[in-house]
Amino acid sequence: MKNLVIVESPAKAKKIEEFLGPDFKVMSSYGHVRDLKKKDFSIDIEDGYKPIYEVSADKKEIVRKLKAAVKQADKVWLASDEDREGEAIAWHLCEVLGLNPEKTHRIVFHEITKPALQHAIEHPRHIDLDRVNAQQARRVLDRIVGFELSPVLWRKIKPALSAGRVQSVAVRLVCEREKEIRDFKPQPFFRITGNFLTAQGEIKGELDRRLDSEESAREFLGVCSSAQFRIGEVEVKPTRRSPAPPFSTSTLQQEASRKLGFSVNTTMSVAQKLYEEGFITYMRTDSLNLSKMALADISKAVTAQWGEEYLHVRNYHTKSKGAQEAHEAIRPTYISNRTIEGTDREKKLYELIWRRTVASQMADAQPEKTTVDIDFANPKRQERFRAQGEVVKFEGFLKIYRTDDDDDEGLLPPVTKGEEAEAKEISATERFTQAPARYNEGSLVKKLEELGIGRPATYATTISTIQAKDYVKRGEKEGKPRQFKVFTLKGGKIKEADRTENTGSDKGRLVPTDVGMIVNDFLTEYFPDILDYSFTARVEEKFDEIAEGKLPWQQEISDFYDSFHPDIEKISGMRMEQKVGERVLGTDPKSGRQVSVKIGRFGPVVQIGTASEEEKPLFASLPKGESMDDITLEEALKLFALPRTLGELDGEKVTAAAGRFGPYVKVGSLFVSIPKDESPLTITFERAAELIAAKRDAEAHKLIHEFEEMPGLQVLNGRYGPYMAYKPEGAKKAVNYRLPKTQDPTKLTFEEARKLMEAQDAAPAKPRRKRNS
DNA sequence: CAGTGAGCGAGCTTCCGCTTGACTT
Repeated sequence: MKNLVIVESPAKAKKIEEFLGPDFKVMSSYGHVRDLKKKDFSIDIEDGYKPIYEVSADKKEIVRKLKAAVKQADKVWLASDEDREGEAIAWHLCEVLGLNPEKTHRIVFHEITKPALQHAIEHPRHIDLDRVNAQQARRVLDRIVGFELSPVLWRKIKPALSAGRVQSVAVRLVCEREKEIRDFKPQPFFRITGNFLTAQGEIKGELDRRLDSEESAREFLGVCSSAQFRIGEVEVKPTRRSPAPPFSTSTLQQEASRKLGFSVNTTMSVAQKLYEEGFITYMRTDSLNLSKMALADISKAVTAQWGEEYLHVRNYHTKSKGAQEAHEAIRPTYISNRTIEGTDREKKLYELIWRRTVASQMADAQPEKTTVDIDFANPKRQERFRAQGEVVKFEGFLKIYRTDDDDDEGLLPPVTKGEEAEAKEISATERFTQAPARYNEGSLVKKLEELGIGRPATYATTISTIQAKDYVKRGEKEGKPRQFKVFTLKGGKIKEADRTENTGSDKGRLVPTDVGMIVNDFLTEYFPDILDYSFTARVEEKFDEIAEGKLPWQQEISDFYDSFHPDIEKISGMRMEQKVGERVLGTDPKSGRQVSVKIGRFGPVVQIGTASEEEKPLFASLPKGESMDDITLEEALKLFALPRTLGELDGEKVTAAAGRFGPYVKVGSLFVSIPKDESPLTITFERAAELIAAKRDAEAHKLIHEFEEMPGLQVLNGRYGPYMAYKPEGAKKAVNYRLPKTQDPTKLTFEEARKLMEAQDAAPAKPRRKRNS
C-alpha cells in the first residue's frame, strides 16, 4: 500500500476513497482516539499541568487497526478537520501511531471534490503544534472546571451532581428566564380595533394607541358612537425581504423544532442518517459557506425551474462567536435530488434542507406594503385607526421557503383619501403585557450559539445532559384560564362580554427543577466568574493567542488555576448555617418543631425538626408536581399524614401511601395502585376495599394455563392482555414472551408455546426508545 | 411493557468535544 489517509468520519472516508483511486487507502479515526483519562483528575498540576492521556476504551480496536495499516503504508496523510479539535486529533494520532508530528503530512480540505482533494495532496503541511496547544488548554480547562466544581456540589447539595463551563451556563439561562417570568406582573390594557365600510369594501384597522383602563375604553367607545370617520393618508411602499442563510447545526435544530416539531436529538439522529446515506453534507457545522460546485448546481436548478430573475447568488458569513468553519453549511449533496427515499422524518428533514439551501440563493421577495389611516372626521381627535395590507409583487425566495414572519397580511380594498368610512363595529379587547417566553430546546441552542458557548457537535448532548441531570425538564402544565373583557360598539350600543383565554402554559418548554434552581443560585453566588455569560468568550480569546503562538498554554492555565482553585478550597471547606437552598416554612402546630424544605439525598424533602434536637427529624419527600419554591406549611404537613391507616380487612391492616411508582393502598403484602384522579390523603376505606377486591379478582384470574411438560412455564393474564412467562426453578426473574394476537390463550399447546419461546429467544432485543428525546 | 412500593451510609458520582453504533444506562 502506497498511501494511507486518515479522516475523522467513516462516511467521509468512503467518499474520499472513490475520488483518490487505488493508490490511496482511506481510514477513519471515528473522532478523537485519545483523551484525558476517564477517571481521576489526570492533570499533573505540579508538573506544569501535564495532561495524562489514554486511548479511549471504545477506540482501542480502531487504534489497533490504524497501527497495522500505518506499518504497511509508505506515506501517511492526516486529513482531520482544519479546526482546533481536528488539529488535535491529528496530533494524538501521531502520538499513538508513533508518527513524527513535525514530519507527517497534514492535509485539509473544506469540500469533497476531486480538485479540492488534488489541491490538498499537492500542498501538505505539518501538524500545527500551536493550534494543538490551544486545544490542550481548552481540554485541561474544562476538566479543571468540571472536576473541581462538581465535587463541591456533592458536598454541599447532593451527590452525583455536575457542573461545567457549558452546562452550568445553559442551566443558568433557563433559571434566570424563569425568575423573570415569576417576577413579571402582567399589566392589563385595551386594544381597539374597528371594521369600517368604504365604497369598495370593508377595511379593518387598529387604533394607534392603547387604552389603559376599562373606564377609558368605555369612554372611547362612547366617543366613537357619535363620531364620523374618513380615510386619511394612504401610503404604498415597496419593500424587500431577503432569504435566510443556509443551515448550520444550530439553525437546523431551531427550524426543525419549529416547523417539524423535532427535538434537538431527533434532528441530529435523522440528519446523521441522511449524511450516512450520502444525501446531505456534514451536519455538525458552524459554517454558512456553500462550495462553488454547489452554488453552480443551485444556480442551474433555480434558473431552469423559475428563470433568471429568481436567481441571486449570495455569500453568507457566520456571525457566531468562536466559529471554526471546518465544513460547509448543511446542504443536499446533489441539488438535483428534489426528494429522497427514506422514512417520513428523513423525507421531511431533507425537504426542509433542500428548500432552505435553494432559497438562500434566490432573489429577494418584494412585498408592497399599504398603510391606510382611518381618521376621525373631527380634527380635534388626534388618534387614528390604521390598516395594513401587503401584496407580494414578486415572490422571489418565498416561492419555496417561508418563516413565521413571512405570513401575508392580505389585500386592502382600494380607497381614496377623504372618502367616508362608516364604522360598522368597534371593539375594545383587554390584553395583558407578556412575560418573556421560556426557552425551548431550539431557542436555548440559539442563545448558546450567540454567546459562543458549546459547539455544533455538543449542542444536542448539552440539552440532554441538563435534562438527564434533572436540572431542567420539559414543562407539562397546560396553563391557567384567565378572564378578559371585550366591549363592542355596534349599532350605537356598547355591549360587554367576559371571555377566557389560557395563559402560562409551559408545555414542551424548558423549566428549571428545584435542584436546578438551587444549584444555579449556589454557583452564581460563589463562582460568578465561571457562570458569567462571557466567560467562554474571554477564554476563547486566550486560546486564540495560544493558537497564534503568542502565549504558552500552561501560562493561561496557571493564571486560571491560581485564582480558581483557592475559591474551590475556601467554599468547599466553608461551614454553612443551613443546607444550601433550605427554606423554613414555619412551625408544626402539633409538636412545635420547625418545618423546612431542602434538597435531600434523593431529591427535595420536607423535614420536621432539626438534626440538633434529641428527637430525630421526620422526613417526607416532595411528590411530583410540587415545588420547594411555593409549597406552603399546610401542604407540607399533609405529606406526613401518610401512610394513613384506613381500617382492617380480614384482620389485616389497610393503609394508603405514596410509593416511588405513585400512590397505593396496601393490605398485608398486596399493593394496589390508586387511580390517577384519586388521592391517598382522601381515599376512604370502602373505596380501598373495592380496589383490593378488584386486584384480588384479577390475581385469581391471572393464571390461564400451566404446562406439565415444562414446570415454571405459564400462560398469564397481564394488564396488556395474555402473555407467557417462564421461570426456571431457582431463577429469580421470569422471562416473558408475547403471544400472537390471533392466538386463543386457553388453547395454546405445549408445542406452540415451545416454538414461540424459541423464536423470541433467537430474535435480538428490540432497541428501546430513548427517554429524553 | 407484563412489576414495582428505597434509602440513612460502601463506593461512586463529575467536565467538553470529536466520532458512531451498542444499548438496557
